[in-house]
Amino acid sequence: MSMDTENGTRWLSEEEQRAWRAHLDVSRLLMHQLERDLQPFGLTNNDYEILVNLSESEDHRMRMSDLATATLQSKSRLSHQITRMENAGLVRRENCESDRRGLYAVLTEHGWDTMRQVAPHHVASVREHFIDLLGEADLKALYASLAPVAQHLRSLRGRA
Amino acid sequence: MSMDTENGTRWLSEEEQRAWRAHLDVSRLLMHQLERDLQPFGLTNNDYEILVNLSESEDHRMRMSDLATATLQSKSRLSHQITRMENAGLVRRENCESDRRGLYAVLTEHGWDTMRQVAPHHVASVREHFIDLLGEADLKALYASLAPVAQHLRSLRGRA
DNA sequence: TCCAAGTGGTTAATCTTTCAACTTTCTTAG
DNA sequence: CTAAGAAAGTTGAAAGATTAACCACTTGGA
Repeated sequence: MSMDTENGTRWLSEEEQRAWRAHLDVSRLLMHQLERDLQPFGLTNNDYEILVNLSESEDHRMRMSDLATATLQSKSRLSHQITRMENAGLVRRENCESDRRGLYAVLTEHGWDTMRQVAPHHVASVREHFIDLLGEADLKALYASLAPVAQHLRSLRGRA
Repeated sequence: MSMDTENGTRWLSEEEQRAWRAHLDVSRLLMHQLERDLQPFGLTNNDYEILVNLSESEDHRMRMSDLATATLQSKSRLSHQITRMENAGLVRRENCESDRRGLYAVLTEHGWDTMRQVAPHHVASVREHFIDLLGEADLKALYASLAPVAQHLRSLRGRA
C-alpha cells in the first residue's frame, strides 16, 4: 500500500493529476463556450437553466425555494436573478395561496417562446462541444463514474 | 441512422442527458465544496490556482499574460485579481527587463509559505470529494474521454 | 391560546467579474 | 526610419454574486 507521502500528504499521481486537470479544464471551458453560444439570444447560462426548470414544471411555475435548490443557487442570488428576468419579461412572480410567505416564479408567454426558440440551438451547442465528442461507451462510463460523486457532494450540501 | 428529430433538432437521449447532467452537477458542486474547504485559510479557488501556477514556475514568477492564459481568465480579471492578492501580501508585481510593457507576478515569501501550508489540505479535499471516489479505471477512462474535449474547446478559445 | 423557533423571501452593502476605453511599448511593412 | 497596427497591461463603470441583516408568515409545542 504505497503512501506517496512526504510529511504524510498523499499527493496526486501523474495519472490522477491528468484526470483532475482534464475535468477542471473541460468544466470551465465548456461553460464559457455555452455562454458564448447563448449570447446571440441575449441569455446567460443562468437564465437558460431557469427557463429549462420552469418549462419542465407543472403549469410552468415553481416556488422560489425549489427553484433555488434545483439550480444550486442561494435564495438571495435567485431573487436577484428572477428580478432581472422579470425586467426582461421572461418570468413573473405570483404569490402562493396556500402559503402567504411564498412566491412562484412563472414563465411568461415571452419566456416560453424564448425557450422554444433557443432550446434547439443550445442542444446543438451541447452536442457540438461535448456529447458528440464522446462515444456511447464514454458516456456510459462517465455517468457511472460521476453519479456517485454528485451524490456524495449533494449530501454535503446541507452543511455543518 | 436515427435522428431523434422533431423539426430537425437532435434532442439528447436519456443516456446523453444523464451523462451531461452528471458532469454539470459535479463540476458545480465540486467547485463549491473546494471553495468551502479553502475558506478557513482565507483563500478562494482563484487565489489558490494562481498560487499553484506561480509556485510551479521558474523563480516563482510569471508574466501576466501567461498567467491569464494558464488560468483561463481575461487580462482584466487577472489584473484585478492580482491587485487584491498584492494587497493581501501574497504576490507582488515586478517589471520585465526584456519587454518594458510587461510585468511579472511574483510570489512573495508569505505567498510561498501560504502555499506550502495550504496545499496538503487542498489535495486532501480533491481526493475526498473526487479522486478517491473513482477507481483507477475510471480515472483512465475519464482522462481519455475528456482530454479531446478540452483540446477541442481550447482550439475554439482564440475566438471568431 | 400564545409565543418561540423556523421558513420563505427580500434588501442593502460589499466584493468580484465583465466590458469598453486607454496608455505604453513593440513589431513590421514600406 | 517611420508610421500603422498589434500586444501587454491597467482602469473605471456597470453588472452580477455574496453576506448578513431583516420582515412576514407558519408551525409546534406548553
